[in-house]
Amino acid sequence: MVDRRSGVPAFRQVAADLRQKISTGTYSPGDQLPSERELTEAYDVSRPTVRDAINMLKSEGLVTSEHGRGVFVRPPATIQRIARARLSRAARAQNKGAFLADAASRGFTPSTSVKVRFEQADVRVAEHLAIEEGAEITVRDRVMRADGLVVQLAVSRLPRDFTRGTAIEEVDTGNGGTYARLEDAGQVIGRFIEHVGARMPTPDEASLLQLADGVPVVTVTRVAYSTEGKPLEMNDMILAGDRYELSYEWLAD
Amino acid sequence: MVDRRSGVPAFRQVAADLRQKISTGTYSPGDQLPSERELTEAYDVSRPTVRDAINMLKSEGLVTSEHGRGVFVRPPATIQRIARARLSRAARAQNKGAFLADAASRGFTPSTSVKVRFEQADVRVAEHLAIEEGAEITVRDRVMRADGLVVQLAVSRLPRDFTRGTAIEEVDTGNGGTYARLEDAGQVIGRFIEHVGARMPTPDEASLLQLADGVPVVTVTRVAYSTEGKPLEMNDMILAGDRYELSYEWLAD
DNA sequence: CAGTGGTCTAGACCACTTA
DNA sequence: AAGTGGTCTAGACCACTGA
Repeated sequence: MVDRRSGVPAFRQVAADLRQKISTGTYSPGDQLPSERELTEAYDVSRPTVRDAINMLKSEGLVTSEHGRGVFVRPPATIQRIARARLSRAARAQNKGAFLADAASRGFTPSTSVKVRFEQADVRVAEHLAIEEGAEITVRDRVMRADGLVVQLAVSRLPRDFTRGTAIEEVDTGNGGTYARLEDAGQVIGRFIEHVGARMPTPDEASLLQLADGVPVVTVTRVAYSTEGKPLEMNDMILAGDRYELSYEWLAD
Repeated sequence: MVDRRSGVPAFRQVAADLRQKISTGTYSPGDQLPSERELTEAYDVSRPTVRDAINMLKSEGLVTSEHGRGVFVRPPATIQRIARARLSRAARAQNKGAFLADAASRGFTPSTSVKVRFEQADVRVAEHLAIEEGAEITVRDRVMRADGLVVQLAVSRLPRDFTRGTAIEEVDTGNGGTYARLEDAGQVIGRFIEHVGARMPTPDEASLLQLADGVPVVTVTRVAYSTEGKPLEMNDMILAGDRYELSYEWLAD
């Protein structure tokens, strides 16, 4: 039951009570919560009020609802740790990029689809690639799947000057991928920088990545620099926040 | 107006229309949306339906509502880029840790409060620190503020074996901080690994960090290893997803 | 078929902001 | 005082799931 005189809104009291029951294990991961009608009686509030409470828990990522079935405590997803260390030249020579090899080694059947197009650089792109705003760029749009499920979105952009006449402007970049073709063309990669952030997905991203309510995306922008410090490529990646974790390692001195 | 026969729920149609008006600039960052009553008339739906639509936009982080004032398009926060490269011994020798120096250089008045306590390692901690579950650990709980506002939460954990008799068990660890004291005690740090993820905040975190609806937190778990590869410390950090971006750099080979 | 969540309405009253 | 969002009700009907 809710305390009417406390000043705390009823739906928050209900949410707090359910949240506490979840964290103390009264409801375990995978368990079904009482139905909305049952909660209505238990707390003596109207159904919209119960739904407000459940909505709150959904946007916190604590529960998911399934139409016709019930509301369930969201079990933690199995987290893939992605170590950022295997972009070395040696590893690249062997395959078509980190993703395919990685997925295969985990027992997934990986697949990717790629679209290539050409655009003009906007402010952000121009800044990362150290080119003029409006300069022509090559854009490679990638959707990565594991067992048919979309697990990662990636958009790679390069100044067109570096890609003209190379397989980078083709859908199939060939053995070793984009980075290998850059080096074929004499652009030797010396350094990577990744910028990592998080935000809520757009509705499009949420449906593509099949994200439940209350699951953010991790955004990674990787910029590849030549040995002289010239930006060669930027790659915007989007990952499901509940399924991926990025690991970075460096030496103390 | 909404299309009643389309099968798409009315509140989604309203949300989609408002979302589109935000992304195309009909409403710019900082602009006030029409009031809920006005939207009720414009789309010919009830107020709860309008509120459902606005709630959706709030949990996407697109708008914020202010009681008594209105609903506003959320302006992008200024993003602080944190480069993970300044944990070098040289830099540490000069100050009390990266945060204080960093904030000061940006013109903020930084402050931190620390609590020290002792606990037993749970599964996750035991795994990261390569110790037995239940082993005694020293926990340093830190709240970091810039101009009085909480900007970061950090919980540092070390096997108690490494901290007994050192200033790490005191609130003030002295010049150079925890890492310097570890090295005083003969534990030389050789390597760092950071694990980065994202999730929605708990209500506690949201109020501490003053997060708006629809803003995730970035979680960083940094583990410091000795030169022999022994885990010395793990540090769980929580940052506001709309204000921070982490940058990592490494060489191609 | 019964039970579940999903959508929607037409109100009511409250709390807060601004003028 | 007027206008805003915040809370809450008591229904109704729909869509989906599973026995």
